[in-house]
Amino acid sequence: MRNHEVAWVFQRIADLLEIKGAPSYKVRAYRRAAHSILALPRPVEDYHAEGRLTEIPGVGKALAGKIDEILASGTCRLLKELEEEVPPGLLEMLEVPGVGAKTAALVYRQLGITDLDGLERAARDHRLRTLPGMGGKKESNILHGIALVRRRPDRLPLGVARSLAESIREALVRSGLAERVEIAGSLRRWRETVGDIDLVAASPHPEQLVEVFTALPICEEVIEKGPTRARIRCRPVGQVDLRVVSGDEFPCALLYLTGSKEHNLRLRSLAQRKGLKLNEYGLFRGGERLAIACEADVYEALGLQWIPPELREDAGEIEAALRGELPRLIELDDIKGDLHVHTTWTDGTADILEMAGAAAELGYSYLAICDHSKSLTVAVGLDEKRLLEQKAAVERYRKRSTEPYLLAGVEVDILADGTLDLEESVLAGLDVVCASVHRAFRQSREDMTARLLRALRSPVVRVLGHPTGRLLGTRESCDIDLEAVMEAAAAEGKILEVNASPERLDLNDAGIRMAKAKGCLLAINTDAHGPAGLRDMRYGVGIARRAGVTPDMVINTWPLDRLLAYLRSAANT
DNA sequence: GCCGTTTTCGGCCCGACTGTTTTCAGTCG
Ligand SMILES: Nc1nc2c(ncn2[C@H]2C[C@H](O)[C@@H](COP(=O)(O)OP(=O)(O)OP(=O)(O)O)O2)c(=O)[nH]1
Ligand SMILES: [Mg+2]
Ligand SMILES: [Mg+2]
Ligand SMILES: [Zn+2]
Repeated sequence: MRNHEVAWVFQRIADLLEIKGAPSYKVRAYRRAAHSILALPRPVEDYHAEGRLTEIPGVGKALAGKIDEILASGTCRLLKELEEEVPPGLLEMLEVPGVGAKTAALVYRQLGITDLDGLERAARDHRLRTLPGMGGKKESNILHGIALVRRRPDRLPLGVARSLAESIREALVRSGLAERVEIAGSLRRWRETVGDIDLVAASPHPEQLVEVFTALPICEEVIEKGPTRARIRCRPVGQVDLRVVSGDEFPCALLYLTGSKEHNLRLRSLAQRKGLKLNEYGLFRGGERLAIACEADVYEALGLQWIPPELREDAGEIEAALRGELPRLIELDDIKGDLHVHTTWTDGTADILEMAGAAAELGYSYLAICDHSKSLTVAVGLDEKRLLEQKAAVERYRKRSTEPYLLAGVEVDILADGTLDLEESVLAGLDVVCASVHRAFRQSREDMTARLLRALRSPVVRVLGHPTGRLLGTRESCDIDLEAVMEAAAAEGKILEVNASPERLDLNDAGIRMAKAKGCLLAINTDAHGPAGLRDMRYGVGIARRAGVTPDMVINTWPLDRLLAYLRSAANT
């Protein structure tokens, strides 16, 4: 799959063209094509082979030719020419907040500066302020910006961003100045990482609310502040945008700030074509403001079904909504149980009884106890004897209490050679066996793929736990031929886990999309190590929704009898 | 450079904030 490669070339061409001063529509054409290619459900090579490149939105004859060139040679002539003309070092300057294509071009043409270091020296030496439209403030802002870029402020993981966003939301609500405050942006779209936190508020006193916002104790720096919008940097991490509008304007402001940018663009051009104007204040025909009470009213006026935020990426959802063919996405309420939790038998913080109680509070009808196996010594994993004891304990609980139904399971380690950490004869007696990799992550693609395939071939294994092994921001995904693993899983009726723990989110949205295309079944599990962890389910559901997952594909939306029947029958084949 | 349920040519989303400027360009959301 070379979609990233092709998109990267187009993105780079767009940036270089922009610095060169090419017409903005041309620049946008390359950006649009790059986005479309990233959003493709299949490899761009397939479209190429089928002669269907121009079916990709934003790809016409010229860009199809360039894709052909890139696939053949890894690059294209236009890119090479641009790199001769425009020093590629200028591109790193675009990372600096407040520095765009015009500034990069200016410092290059007038001062001969070709990279970030050169820009920094020029700012230090006060040479920037000699340029037209530049002054002392911009000079120091650029120095500040360069220092920030050098610190490499990463995108925040979803879980960290959620709790930060909630706490700021609470503070704004407590001020009493806001009628409503909602989380928008990529966080509302449940992206696994977010560049910033976007909040939108309805208030009769926008300026006062902005004051409260910028005076929050968590605020380290006010980046920008106006009458309706402010942006702050938080300690220790994170940037937060707040947009304030009136109550009437709120639905359109929420729609605007939820994005994505590309989705907004599509909505606004649809509106245009209908003789309407859509902005963050409302939907207008001529000077007249149409009555809009909620987001759905806007979509309806544009001839669309309401589109769930998780799908708003301009990745085909507009076309589906036009045809009225949006999927009925899975919801938290569809989840009937959790099939992967730990207890004090290994490294959990709560015993079986407490976890069952917590599951009951969530209204679950089943819960699978899946503790670690013996080779995971840091977690005091269970050996065969202890596992049998735990199974007996689970069965004792089941006699006493009917809801939730407890499944006796295990999260058995997949050893380096793909064999399992526990005797198959013992595993065979369990209700559900989840197999996961916890060590030897750095194997070659070949070895790792063979390892997972071997584990999946074991008749006792039902679920592949956190399939790629990635930890958000900490550990890269293992090198795996996921397609091969998924094909095997689909063929043998094995289930792929969507691990909902916010540090994992594994499979992620792209992985789930692939699994869906291969026809795999999924289980969305929290991997909870205590009662609070069970609430992470929402993260997994959010990621699954981004991939367009419907309830039937997820086995823990099934009623207990169907689930047990499936686990038993599959185990016997 | 792409594209069309008004168009195969003439459009291409729309607005806030900052710094620099006496009226707006650049950048960003
Ligand atoms: N109409 C329009 N809306 C935009 C544009 N840029 C951004 N927005 C809207 C949609 C975005 O989701 C929203 C918030 O902007 P952000 O830069 O924070 O992006 P977003 O939250 O989607 O992703 P992030 O994870 O923060 O990088 O503002 C634009 O150029 N036009
Ligand atoms: Mg954002
Ligand atoms: Mg933002
Ligand atoms: Zn695990």
